[in-house]
Amino acid sequence: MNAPAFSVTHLKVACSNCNLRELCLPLGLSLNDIERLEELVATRKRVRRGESLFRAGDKFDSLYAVRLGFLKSTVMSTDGREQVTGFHMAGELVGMDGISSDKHTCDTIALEDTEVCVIPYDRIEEVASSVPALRNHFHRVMSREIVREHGVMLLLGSMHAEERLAAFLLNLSQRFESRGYSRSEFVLRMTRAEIGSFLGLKLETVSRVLSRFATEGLIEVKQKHVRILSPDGLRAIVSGQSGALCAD
Amino acid sequence: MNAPAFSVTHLKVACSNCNLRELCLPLGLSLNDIERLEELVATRKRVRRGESLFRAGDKFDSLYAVRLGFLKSTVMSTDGREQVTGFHMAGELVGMDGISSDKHTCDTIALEDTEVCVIPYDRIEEVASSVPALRNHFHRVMSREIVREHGVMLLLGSMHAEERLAAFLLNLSQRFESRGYSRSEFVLRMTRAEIGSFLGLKLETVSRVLSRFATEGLIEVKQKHVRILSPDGLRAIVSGQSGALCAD
DNA sequence: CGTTTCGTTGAAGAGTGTCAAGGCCAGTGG
DNA sequence: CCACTGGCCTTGACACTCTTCAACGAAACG
Repeated sequence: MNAPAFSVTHLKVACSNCNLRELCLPLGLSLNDIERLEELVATRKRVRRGESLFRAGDKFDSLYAVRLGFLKSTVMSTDGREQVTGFHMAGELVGMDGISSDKHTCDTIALEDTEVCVIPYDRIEEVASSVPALRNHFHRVMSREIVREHGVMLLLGSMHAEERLAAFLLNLSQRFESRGYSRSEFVLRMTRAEIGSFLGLKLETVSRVLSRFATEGLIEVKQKHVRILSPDGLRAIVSGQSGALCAD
Repeated sequence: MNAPAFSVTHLKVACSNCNLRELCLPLGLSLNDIERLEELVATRKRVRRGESLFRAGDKFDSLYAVRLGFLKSTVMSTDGREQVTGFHMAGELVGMDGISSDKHTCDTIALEDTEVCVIPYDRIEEVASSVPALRNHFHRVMSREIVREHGVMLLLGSMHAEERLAAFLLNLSQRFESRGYSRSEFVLRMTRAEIGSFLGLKLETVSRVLSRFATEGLIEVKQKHVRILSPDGLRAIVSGQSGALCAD
């Protein structure tokens, strides 16, 4: 009923040596707890660029920890409007939308070739009952997702196009940095249309604003390649200091 | 170290008889489980209109189940922009934002005199280890919040003012109905500015759109009092069938 | 009963969306 | 290797939605 021994062994090594440890695990877990955590991970799964990890309506039975790659999640309204709700990178946990109704409510699609750890949800429930540190960590991860979405709501509800883009670039920058990549130079794995969908803008607006940032010397853009020249400039924009008509 | 006995007794009765049972509890809990649940609730707390249940930065130690009343949650950016992230009514659980960092990240404020059950988080953690049904229910509630926020992102990211308002009214209508109130006639507890903040619109726009709905015979509005005359009309608007330039 | 908060409405303007044309780039097949 | 193709991106001109500013009216509150 459990995964075959070779698999568990294989993954034990992989999990406690995984360089995503700090992102995906609770800091301060005991070795013992980490062993319990490793029991969670049943298998790995590869998702090639363009393919889906899961789709809205699919039965929910696992969460997924991104090992490498890049994904987007999208929700669709009944009348066909699509909204990107997030982009996911290594160390992040996806699929939590499915817990509420045993069905996934969004599509999650790889934007580049991706590998995830499959974590069957019933095992999480089991381990949650016996390992307080893991249970607590899991709750924090879900809560963090709620807080993240509050931030997106703030962005969508109260920011202008330039502010949204600046916030978006800074967010990506910070996430790349915390994964050991450059914070000033990176490749956008998503299209302008996907950025626009996430930020509540049209792709033309995204393109225009990026061009404007470039002419103002804040960034360099060449297709999907971005270099941030003035993070402070971007931060100023996020804070509404741009043209500054806002003496509110 | 526990709440005084009289309090527990008092609440035991109150909790299993609470008419919010179906909203706030997992259906199909055993009587035994319900007793365990009742141990969770330490106290009640009243929050008068205009006062806060908690504020961003406050230490997190409890979740709150709304017994009666109406609240809003708001997040604030560093530069002072405010965004309403949700409105909460009887039977809903608030405060989950605080789990991730042991601090609340939003303000939650009563829009009318409100009473909540205070649920210390460390007790939730305790009970979560021993009562699978409650643990699972708790996970579902958090997941449902994530899904709800996806819906708000869809609204903020891809809908026009009329569509947002129509969706908002239908959502309220449905929530009132599931609490036994009229689905067609209710009082808005929040101001136009608060609706606007939630929907990413200015208060004038909210006012104008409501007036337009009224002249079109979809609703009646008189200040905070709203009567829905044509839910189907509103649904058509949400689906983008309004003027219908969208042959996309 | 005055004061304050909240709501409505109008006119003008800013910010994005829409539509359209063209450029860049990677992959494909000749 | 080159031309072709299709997807993605950029840019311009124009339309439209929503915001801004302003004035006024209505309700709530001490």
